[in-house]
Amino acid sequence: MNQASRPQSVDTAPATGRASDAIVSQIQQRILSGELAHNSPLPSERDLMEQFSASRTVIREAVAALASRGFLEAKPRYRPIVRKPGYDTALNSVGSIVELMLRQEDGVRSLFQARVFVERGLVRDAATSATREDIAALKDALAANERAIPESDAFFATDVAFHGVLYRIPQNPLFPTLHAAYASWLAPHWCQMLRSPERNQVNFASHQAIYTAILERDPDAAEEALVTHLDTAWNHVRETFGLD
Amino acid sequence: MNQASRPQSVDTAPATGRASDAIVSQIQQRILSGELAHNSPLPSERDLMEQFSASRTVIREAVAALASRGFLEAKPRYRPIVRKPGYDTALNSVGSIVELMLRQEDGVRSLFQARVFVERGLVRDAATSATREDIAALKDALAANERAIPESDAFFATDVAFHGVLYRIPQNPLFPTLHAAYASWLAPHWCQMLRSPERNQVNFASHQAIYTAILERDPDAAEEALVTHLDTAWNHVRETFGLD
DNA sequence: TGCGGCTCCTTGGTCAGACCAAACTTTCCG
DNA sequence: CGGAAAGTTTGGTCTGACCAAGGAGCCGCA
Repeated sequence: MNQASRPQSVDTAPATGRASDAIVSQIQQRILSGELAHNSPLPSERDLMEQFSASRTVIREAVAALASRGFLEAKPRYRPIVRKPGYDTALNSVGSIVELMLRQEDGVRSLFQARVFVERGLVRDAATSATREDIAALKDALAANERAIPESDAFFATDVAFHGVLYRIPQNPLFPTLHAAYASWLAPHWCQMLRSPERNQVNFASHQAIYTAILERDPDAAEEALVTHLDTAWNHVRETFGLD
Repeated sequence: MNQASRPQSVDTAPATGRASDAIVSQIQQRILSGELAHNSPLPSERDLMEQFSASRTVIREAVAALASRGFLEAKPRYRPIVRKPGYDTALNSVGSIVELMLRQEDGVRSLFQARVFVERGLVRDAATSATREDIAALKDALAANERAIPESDAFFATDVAFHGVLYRIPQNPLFPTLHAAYASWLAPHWCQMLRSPERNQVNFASHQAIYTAILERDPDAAEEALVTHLDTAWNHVRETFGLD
C-alpha cells in the first residue's frame, strides 16, 4: 500500500474502451514483478476496488480476465491464488480447446501424428547426443517399465514415464511441458483401451528396442523402432475407437 | 426461441458454484451445433438474460468467458461475433503468454530451439516422402525467395513462406498452424534485426541447399543444411540481442 | 433520385447498493 | 487443549440506473 493511493497516475492505456484492461495490466505487472507473490492469495475484491478506485464490476471483470489467462487460479468460492505463468500454463490454456478437437476423430489422428513426429526427432536426438545420465535415466525407466508388465495401470504410468525421459533429454523446458500436455490429452483415450500383460510385453519390447538403438548411437534404428512402436499403438487406438 | 422458455431443464452442471458455467456451456453448444452461426453476431445481452432468465451480470460473465476461450470475438463496443474455434484459435490463446515468455531471453532460445527441432523433422520427412506437388511448391517458394533478395522486407516474407511449405508437406493441419504461430511470435524479433541483400543471399543459398537435398531424397543432408541454416540465423539473433 | 448529415433508439460498459451463502476467524465450552 | 458455535469476511448474484458510442431511420440539400 505504498503507492496505491494514486493508482491512476500510472495508467498505461486510458484511451481504450475497457476500464478493466488497465487494471488487468497493472495487476499482471504486480504479479510478474513479484509484488504479488506466487501462490499467495489476491487481495479481496473490495480491497482492489478501493486500490484502483473502480467499481466491483470492473474488478471482477479484471480478475476473471487474469484467471482466464492463467495469472490467477480461481476456484469457485475461494480467494483467487496468484500464479506466475510458466510454459505449463501456456499449454494448459490450450487444453480446453484441444479437448474439443479431440472429440472429432480427425483431431485425435492429427495430434497423435504430431506426437509421432516430435518423438521421432527426440529419439534421433537421444541417439546422437544423450549423455551418460540420460542413458541411465532411460535404463531406469525401462526397468520400471518391465517390472510393471503384470499390472496394466502401473504399466501405463511407466510407459508414459519412459517417453517422458526422452522429452527431457534435449534440455529444453518446452518439451517436458509438451509431454505432460500430450499425456493429459491422450490419457482419457488410452484409459478406454483394453490392456493386457501380453500387450504390455509387446510395448516393453518396443521400448527396449528403442533403448538399445539409442545405446548403440544409431538414430535410424531408434527412429524406426519408435515409429514401429507408435504405429502399433495407433493401430490399437484405431481398433478401439473404430477410426478411419 | 423454441425451447428457450425452459432453459434450466437442460442444465449440464447445476451443482457447481458458478451460475455462468451453465450458460457458457449452453452457448458453447449452440455455437458448435451451428444454431449460432459462425461469424454472426451474438444476441444482445438483454436478449440473452431473458432467454436464460439470468441477470446481466451472469450473462456478461459468460460472454467474457466465451470470448476468452475463443468462441466469441468481442471488440470493445461492438456486438460479439460468434467464432467456431479451430486449431488457430487454440494457438492464438497461447499467444499472449508466449509473448510474455519471449521477453526473458531464455524463452526465445527455447522457442527457437524447439523450432529447429521441429523443422529438422520436417525436412527429413520432406526428403523421404515429399510428393511431386510438394517439390513443385518448394521450387516456387525458392524462386520467389531468390527474386526477393534485393528487398529485405519482401525477402523476409518469402523466407517465411518457404519454411511454410515445409510445414504443409506432412498434411497435418497442426503444422501450418504451428508455423503461423512461430512466425507471429518470432517476427517482432526478426524485424528488429538488421538485414541486407548479402545476408539474404546467404539465406537463399541455405534454402537452396535444403531444397536440393530434398530433391535428392537425402534426409541427412537436408537435416544438416537446415541445421546450418538455422544455426546461422540464431547467431544473428544472438548478435542482435546480445544473448548468452 | 441519391446521399450526406442529423436524430433517436439500441446496446455495451460502468456504477452503486443490496442480499445470500459459503469460507474464514474468533470465541467459548467441555 | 481441541472442537463446536457464533460472528465476520468475502465471493457470487441480482436490481436498477446512467452514459456514451453504434446503428437505423429520417430529412433536407444537391
